[in-house]
Amino acid sequence: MNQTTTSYFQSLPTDELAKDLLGRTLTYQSPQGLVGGLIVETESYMGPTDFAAHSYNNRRTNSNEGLYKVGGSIYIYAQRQYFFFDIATQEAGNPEGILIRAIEPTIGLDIMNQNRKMHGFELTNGPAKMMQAFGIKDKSENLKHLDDSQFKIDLTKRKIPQEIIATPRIGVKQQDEFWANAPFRFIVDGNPYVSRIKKAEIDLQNFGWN
DNA sequence: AGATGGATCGTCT
DNA sequence: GACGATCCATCTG
Repeated sequence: MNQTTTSYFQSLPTDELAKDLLGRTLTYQSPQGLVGGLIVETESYMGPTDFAAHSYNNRRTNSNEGLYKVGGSIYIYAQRQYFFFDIATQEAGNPEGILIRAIEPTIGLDIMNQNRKMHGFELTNGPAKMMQAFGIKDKSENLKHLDDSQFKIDLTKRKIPQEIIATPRIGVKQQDEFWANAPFRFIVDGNPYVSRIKKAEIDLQNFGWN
């Protein structure tokens, strides 16, 4: 494993990392070919104190083991018939992580369109939609480190968002006042691939980039 | 454009 | 046996 990836995913608080990932390129080397795009939406999950986190209260099971691994490790989980892609952050044993919720597709569009029923801005504008587009049908990449995986994030370059907006996370139970409303979802403002974005808020000129 | 409900299955109680 | 860090078709306005 490559130390630079690991140290990057420990170099900042997890919410700061979630912001820093916006504009970076995520790729997946699928059997069908290379697919990927620019990260436009992330959510940070802040560990044992975070009511919304799978690792809340240090909950640890076979399925969420990925969160406990060193920063840069992959945590894939299944919910309903769908798969979700997380990256563990911080040191091993500290179960914080980032959910990648949406990308602006830039690589392997034809492959992703084959894998998805919906097209256009619906191609990758949600966490499970992205995984469908990638053609993920199992958890074989779960628990791997990014550097030893078919998934990669290019940390050498970044497209700079015009503006990053922080909002409450999507789909978390309104159990705890603070954690349910804490602004730990980060989006590239105006990008059409952001999930649940209103049509009127889309920036068709620049897609929210500088 | 926004709200509602069914689908569907791995995972935990 | 019940529940989601969801998706999508199908309403309504």
